[in-house]
Amino acid sequence: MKYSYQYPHPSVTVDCVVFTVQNNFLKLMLIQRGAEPFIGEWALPGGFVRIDESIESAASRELKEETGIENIYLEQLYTFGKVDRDPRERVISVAYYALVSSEEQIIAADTDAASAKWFPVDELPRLAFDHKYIIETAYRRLQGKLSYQPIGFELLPPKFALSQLQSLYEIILNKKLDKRNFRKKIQKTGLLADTNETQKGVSHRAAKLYTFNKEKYDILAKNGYYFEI
Amino acid sequence: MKYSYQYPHPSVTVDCVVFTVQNNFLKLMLIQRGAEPFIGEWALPGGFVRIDESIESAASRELKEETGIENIYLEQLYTFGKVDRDPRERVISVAYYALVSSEEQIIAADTDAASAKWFPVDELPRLAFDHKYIIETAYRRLQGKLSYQPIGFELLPPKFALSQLQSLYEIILNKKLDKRNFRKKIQKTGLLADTNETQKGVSHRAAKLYTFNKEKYDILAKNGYYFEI
DNA sequence: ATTGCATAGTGTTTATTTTACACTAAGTTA
DNA sequence: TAACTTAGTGTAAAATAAACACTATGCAAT
Repeated sequence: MKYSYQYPHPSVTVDCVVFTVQNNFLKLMLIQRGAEPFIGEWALPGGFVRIDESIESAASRELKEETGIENIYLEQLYTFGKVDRDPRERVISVAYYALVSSEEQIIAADTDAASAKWFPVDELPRLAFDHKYIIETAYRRLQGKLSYQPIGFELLPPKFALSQLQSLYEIILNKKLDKRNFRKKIQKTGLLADTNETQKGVSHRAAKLYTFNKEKYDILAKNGYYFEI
Repeated sequence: MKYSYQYPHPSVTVDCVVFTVQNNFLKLMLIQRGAEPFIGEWALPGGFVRIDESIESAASRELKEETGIENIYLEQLYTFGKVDRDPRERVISVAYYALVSSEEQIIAADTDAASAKWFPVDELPRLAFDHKYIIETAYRRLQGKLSYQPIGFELLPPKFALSQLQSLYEIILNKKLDKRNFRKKIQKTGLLADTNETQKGVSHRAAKLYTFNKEKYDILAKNGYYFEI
C-alpha cells in the first residue's frame, strides 16, 4: 500500500468493444475472466489505466495484451461511472469501440483461444459488470456512425468488392439496401479507388476490387464533409 | 493521507462547458480560479468526482456550486486523459456540455459575480489546463448536434418566437438561414406547440409564442426519429 | 390620425436527391 | 453447352431542398 492520498481516489479502467463481421454476422470480442470478481464469466477486454499512460494508450495496450489485436481504429465511446458498477471498489471505465477487418481477425488467434472469442452480437453470453449496457451503447453508436462516416471500410480487407461493402452495411444496419442505389451513392462520394484486380477463387463472376481512398476522405472531412449512406 | 492503494490512482474530475445565447452571441461560462495551479486564470467550472457520487452527479453539483446553474440539460462530451494535462498530478477529466436558456442565466447571478462570467465563444481569455481544447471539442459537438437533435430549444425560454429560434440556429451554426424554409422545416417536425400568446413589450408587431413539445419528441426519438435542420 | 419603422408571417417554382424497380453480363461447374 | 451464381447497369416518379419578395401588424413619432 505504497500510494496514499488525502481523499479517496477511484480506479480508472478502459473497456474495448471490438466489432468485426464474419460469415455475415456482426460479432464482437469477449474474454473469459480469469480473476475475481466475475471469474469465469465473459467480459469486454480491458483493464486499469496506468499512471503514466494516456487513456487511449491503455485501451490499445490492453486490447493487444488480451486479444492480440493491434493497430486498429479505436474511438472513445463513453465513460461509465455509476458508483456501484464494480463490486470491489469505485471504478470509472472509459469505453472505446473498435472495428477490425475479417482479415485481421486471424491475428487475434495468437492469443489464448480459450479466453478470447468472437460472439455474434445477438448471441452474447451473460456478461460481467455493466458490460451488456456498454455493448448496447457501442452498437447504437456504430449504427449511427456508419451512416455518416465511412468507418465501414475498417471492417473490410484493404481490397474489397462493392457487394461485400453493401453486405456489411446490411448486417450492421440490419436492413436490406437496394443494390443500384447503394452503388450509386458510394461511387458518388469519390472515396473508392479502383484497383485493377478482381476477386479470386470464387465460383461465379468475379467482382472488381476497390480500395478506400483515405487521403481523399481526410481532405474532405477537414472541410466539413459528411459521408452519408 | 488516509487513503492508500497498492497502485497509484489518478484523480478524476469533471469539467462543464455551459453555453448560452445572449445578445446574439454564443457565450460560455468561465470561472476565475482561486487556487493553484493557474490561480487567477479563467477555467471551466468543475472539480473532483467524489467517491460516492456518479460522474454526472459530480458535474451537476460542481456546476451548481460554482455558478449557481442547476437543473439543466447536461450531456457527456468526452474524457480527456493526457498524462500531463494537470501539472500537479495525473488527472483524468470527464467533460460535459450544457445549454442554458437566456432566462435561466439570471439565476447564475446569485454566485460570486467576480468569479463566474459569460464569455462570447470567440473572445475567450487565456485558459487554464487544456480547457481551450475542451471548449473547441464542445463547440464542434454543439454545432454538429444542433443539426439533427432539437437541443436548440434548451437555449431558449420555455415560450419563444420562431424568429428567436432561427436566430439561435444562425448564431450557433454561424450562417444565415432562409426564413420561410426554416419555418417550414421546423413546423413540419410537429415538435412545436402553439401557445395562444404573443410577445410582450416589443416595439413592433408581436410574434406568436411556441413551446417545444418534448413528450412528442421523446416518442419519436424512441422509434429512431431524427430531427434535422 | 397619419406616417414611418421594425419585425411577423406567408407560397410557389425550380433544382436536387431519393426511391423503386428488372434485366443482361461474366465466370464456374456439372 | 446448359445451368447456376453473382456482378453490373439506367430511368422514371416522388420527395425534398433551395431560391426568392411581398403583405400584415403593431408601435412610435409627429
